[in-house]
Amino acid sequence: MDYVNVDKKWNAYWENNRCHLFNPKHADKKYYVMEMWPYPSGANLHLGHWFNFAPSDTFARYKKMSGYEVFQPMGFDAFGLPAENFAIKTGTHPKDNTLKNITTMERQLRDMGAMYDWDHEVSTCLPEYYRWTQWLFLQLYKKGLAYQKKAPVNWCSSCNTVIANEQVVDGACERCGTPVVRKEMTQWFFKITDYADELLRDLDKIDWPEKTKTMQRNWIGRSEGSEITFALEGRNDGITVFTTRADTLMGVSYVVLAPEKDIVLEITTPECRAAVEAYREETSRASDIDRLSSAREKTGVFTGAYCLHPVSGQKIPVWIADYCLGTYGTGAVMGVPAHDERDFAFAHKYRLPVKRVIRAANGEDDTLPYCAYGVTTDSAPFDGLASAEAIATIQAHLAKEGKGGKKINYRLRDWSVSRQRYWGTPIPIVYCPEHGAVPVPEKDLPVELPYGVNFTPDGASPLRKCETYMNTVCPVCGKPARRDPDTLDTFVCSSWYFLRYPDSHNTQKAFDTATADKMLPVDKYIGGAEHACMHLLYARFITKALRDMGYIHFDEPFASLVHQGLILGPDGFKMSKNRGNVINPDVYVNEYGSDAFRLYLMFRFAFTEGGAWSDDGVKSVVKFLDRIERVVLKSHEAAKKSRKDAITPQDKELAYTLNYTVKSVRQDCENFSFNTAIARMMELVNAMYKYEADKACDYAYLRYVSQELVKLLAPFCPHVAEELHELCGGKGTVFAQSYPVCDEHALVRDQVEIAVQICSKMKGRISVPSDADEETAKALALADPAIVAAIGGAAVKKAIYIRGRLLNLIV
RNA sequence: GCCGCCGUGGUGGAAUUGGCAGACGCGCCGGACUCAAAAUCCGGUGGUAGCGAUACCGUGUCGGUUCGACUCCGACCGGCGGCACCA
Repeated sequence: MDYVNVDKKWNAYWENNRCHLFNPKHADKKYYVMEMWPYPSGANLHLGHWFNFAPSDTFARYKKMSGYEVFQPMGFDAFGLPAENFAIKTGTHPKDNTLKNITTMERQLRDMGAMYDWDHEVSTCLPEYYRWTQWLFLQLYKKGLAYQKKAPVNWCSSCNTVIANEQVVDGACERCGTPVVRKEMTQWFFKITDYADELLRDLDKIDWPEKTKTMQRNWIGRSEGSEITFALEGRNDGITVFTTRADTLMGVSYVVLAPEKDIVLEITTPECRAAVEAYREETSRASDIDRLSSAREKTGVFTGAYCLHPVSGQKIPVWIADYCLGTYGTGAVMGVPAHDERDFAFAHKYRLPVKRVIRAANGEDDTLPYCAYGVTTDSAPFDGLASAEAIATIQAHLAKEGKGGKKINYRLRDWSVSRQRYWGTPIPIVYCPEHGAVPVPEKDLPVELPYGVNFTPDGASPLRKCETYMNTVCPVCGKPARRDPDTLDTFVCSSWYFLRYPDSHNTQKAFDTATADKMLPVDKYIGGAEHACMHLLYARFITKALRDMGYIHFDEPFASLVHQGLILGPDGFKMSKNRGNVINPDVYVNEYGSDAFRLYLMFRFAFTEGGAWSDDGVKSVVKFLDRIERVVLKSHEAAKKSRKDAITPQDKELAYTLNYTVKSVRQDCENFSFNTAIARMMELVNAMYKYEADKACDYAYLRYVSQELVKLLAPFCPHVAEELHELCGGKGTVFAQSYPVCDEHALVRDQVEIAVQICSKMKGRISVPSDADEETAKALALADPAIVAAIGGAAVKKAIYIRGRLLNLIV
């Protein structure tokens, strides 16, 4: 078969007959399959795209043949830094490059032969899309979920922009590897922390890889503990700390504030005040990468102020140290050197007392379960006193006195969304000298991204230099005003695209509520695991926020999620241009056709594992397709030599194999175990050849099996299956056929082979009636000379019989 | 340091979830067809010993549970991923 031309022929057929479009009339049987959309940064589909999209398409086609009305859309995540950086480097415009890349990638995706519904295509960089991203921003703003604050942010000096916490990897920019620095800036944030608890809880409701859920759980970082207030001497306010170790309260020897924490400590001496100011100045310049290293030596200064221990009333010195983070908990912690490694290191350096907490003896203390003994020691005990009851007792005691209580904290921070870059969705906010930040009215959307902008980076937002863009009027008073010069993080664009797809041409709304409620959640979402704490978390947050505003009525965007593995270079390293180990899929597609190539990808690699690239055996799948073609066509032509007499054991055997294959392939498709599904089909083809070689071969039956095989194969090699379907006289597309269903009766055999063990050692196998009970099996085993010999005349004391599998005789 | 995942032939990977380890391929060896090669087809292929039926060993290492462990439990070794001064 000329696989390359067969590709073209059927791609054209599907296109002309509009085979892949979702039919809303059958929405009651909808199945929404979605792949993480590509980023059109390069001009070509790479191997990673193929490994994600081709097997996913096989899954979608399998679902379609199983009776679902499959909706499989495709689009482009088109805004973002790589396109802008490429444009800067080459002196071109990101819009021109991106649109060109989209055209090329779309054509390649069509050539792949995946059944995308191109009528629902979207691209984030088009005003018809980003208009609604801006709408989304305004809804969050109205709801108080988008807010501005001056805050320390992660600044990448190479990308010249702020990046989110999620985009900082090992203290460096996820994209370019430049160490991130702290910078105080006024930025827009989305209040994802409002949903911390629900985002955590609802993980239990969704069918996602456990690994991914764990990553999100850790990222959200729920921590149960206590807030405890240490009164400031001579005042009625105090310092509130957060701790998970309230049981060690009696061991506190100092209290620490984060340097950025603004607490007025009136009683500092001039020397102390100077020291504090110097320390604050010094630490504010330290970058996060320095500050967040656990190996870093702990530093701090004494403020000169004291607070009072909430139980003992003792005077406790107040320190400032940057090992205490201003962004977590209350920005203050209690120092218990005897029970915390970090506190011990600090106390050791500054010669602060180490007080070990032990269980109080009877009569020593009748209010609390623990009391402290002063111990001066160079090695901290760090013993685990913590018990839920002790903590509860202390919390109750503090609560009664109004000095604290139970508190839950989250590690999750609000999502910073402002980017000082050009190629993104403009932020629909106007600054009026009189009215401050004013949202652009929805009727004025989109705020269009101007084309003619000098986007060469110089540390400021490029749009700021575009006067025609910046100068506008205040929507409230009509007087001159300025636009927000920043653009939105591209993750905002991708946080809602699953809602746009089903309703992609709606010019009145971002999406229609009824349509969204009918089509969502996405039934199967397929993409890389690298987005676990970014896109996959943001999309969940946006879904919940839109639900609370009444725009949709479901809680989670992606009911079921699958990650494909990563295909590495032949050297076992991640593919990269620098390393020169990039494999171009086109070479294989042009030589063997897209079906053979996707089949190879699915057969060679476990879908969720991936692995190092190798083309060893790529020809074997071509051989497999050739074998299929030969047996299918031969059985079709020879079918007139039908035997038509009684059913032979050979027929039954082939029927068994066929049905076993059908059952396995269906299960394997559900589990994305495409490699084993293909192995089962290879077994079936081998069985067909064996059957054909036998003189009892009934070609009419073989033709039937061939037809079933073609259907079975269709999701895996759609073009070849169409061609075979047609060559065998089939009408229309093979995808209009139902996927084969297993006939359970064919799987019932009269006789089965079971293993026989003597004292758990394999000694042979015997054939028994498939419904044989233990006694029958035992009798048959004892009639077998080899088994009798192995027993050697000993008495059988016990037998373990697993029907259809094994008999274990204990002697 | 903490959390999670994974270690199976020469090789990619299977194993109905505690029941015949190595499915299906690749590679290799042998054979058929051929003047020859390619293609195709047939057979073999975990290791050790033996002509042989067969025996023993074998899923990172060492223990344990069980009639029975790649699978469950414990300790360790090696690899990967995530988090990392979050109190």
